[in-house]
Amino acid sequence: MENTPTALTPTQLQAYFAFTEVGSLLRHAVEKQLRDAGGLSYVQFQLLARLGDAPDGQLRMTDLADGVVYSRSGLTYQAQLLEQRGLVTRSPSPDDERSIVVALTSGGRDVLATVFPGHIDAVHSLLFAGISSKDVDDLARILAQTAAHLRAAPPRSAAPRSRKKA
Amino acid sequence: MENTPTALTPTQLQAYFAFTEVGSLLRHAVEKQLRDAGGLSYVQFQLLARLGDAPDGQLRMTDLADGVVYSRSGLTYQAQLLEQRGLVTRSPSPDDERSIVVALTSGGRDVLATVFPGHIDAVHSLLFAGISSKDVDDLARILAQTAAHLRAAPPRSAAPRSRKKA
DNA sequence: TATTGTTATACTCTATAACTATA
DNA sequence: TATAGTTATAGAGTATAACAATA
Repeated sequence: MENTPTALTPTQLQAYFAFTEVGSLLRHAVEKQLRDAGGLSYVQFQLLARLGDAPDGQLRMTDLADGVVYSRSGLTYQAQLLEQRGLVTRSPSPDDERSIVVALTSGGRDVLATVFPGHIDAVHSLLFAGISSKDVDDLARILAQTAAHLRAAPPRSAAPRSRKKA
Repeated sequence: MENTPTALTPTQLQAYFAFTEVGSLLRHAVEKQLRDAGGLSYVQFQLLARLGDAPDGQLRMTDLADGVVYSRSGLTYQAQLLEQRGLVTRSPSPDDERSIVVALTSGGRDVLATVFPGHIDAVHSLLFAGISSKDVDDLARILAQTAAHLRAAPPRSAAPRSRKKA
């Protein structure tokens, strides 16, 4: 603790402020687009998108939650909403009877498809329209590195719920 | 609308995902630190920090809200909480009797001072510890540019509440 | 005993609309 | 009429803890 710096450089401050400002505006705009286009909250979109990327369009609850939601009950709540709208199904896993498998329905895929173009447009116009492709490269590289760093070194006292029993 | 791209390049996708991942983890960690260290929500911290930066430690409600909160009532709510804790005062403006001036109290400055070191540490360790100082420079430059772009071109249909009557 | 998921509950936060008062 | 701010209210979301069932 003694050797962590107690100040940020002016450049770091600038980067931090710009990061939060861009993040806030982007998040707000994207949430509006998702709500208007598909009646989805950001979290719901993330869950559907995650299922869309999964091999068979399905994941266990626990795996689905990972990184999107920070409490089990929060996922149950959102999964219920998605199920009520017919965008996903929940069924017991044959492998492990404790588990629930969440699967994207065709209706879920439809909503995802409806929402995607506007989502992409928003991200493009807000995040990328103002910078060169070289800058996009740099941004991708730097942020990917930062993300990797974060995954490797979880915030102290974060009490990871169940980390690979390592 | 016809000339907006309907897809992002792989690099753009990578940058976008990394951006949201870093933003989410950073936000979550910072919120926890602020809550633990000073009992502040992120919004409350932003409001206090904004007042701390203001010339006399005071701002009108409307100016204070700008960029932090997206509804007037949301600010009233938060300002009430801060006032109840004695961190700010609210008093009618002498200039314009419609306005309320929000001022940071010494107690408010204390809380800010209490919370700041841990906040800086968190930002440093999460956002900057993993990348070179050259990368910090690039990040600052690129994101500042993006932020400027966003301010200049507000998202269509954003219905800016009252924009400089231009 | 550890893990998966749900439920009950309480709380925080946000937004909309109606309202008051001043410019 | 437009602006500054408040209030009432309703809704969405989240977290904690207690719980049941399976491994």
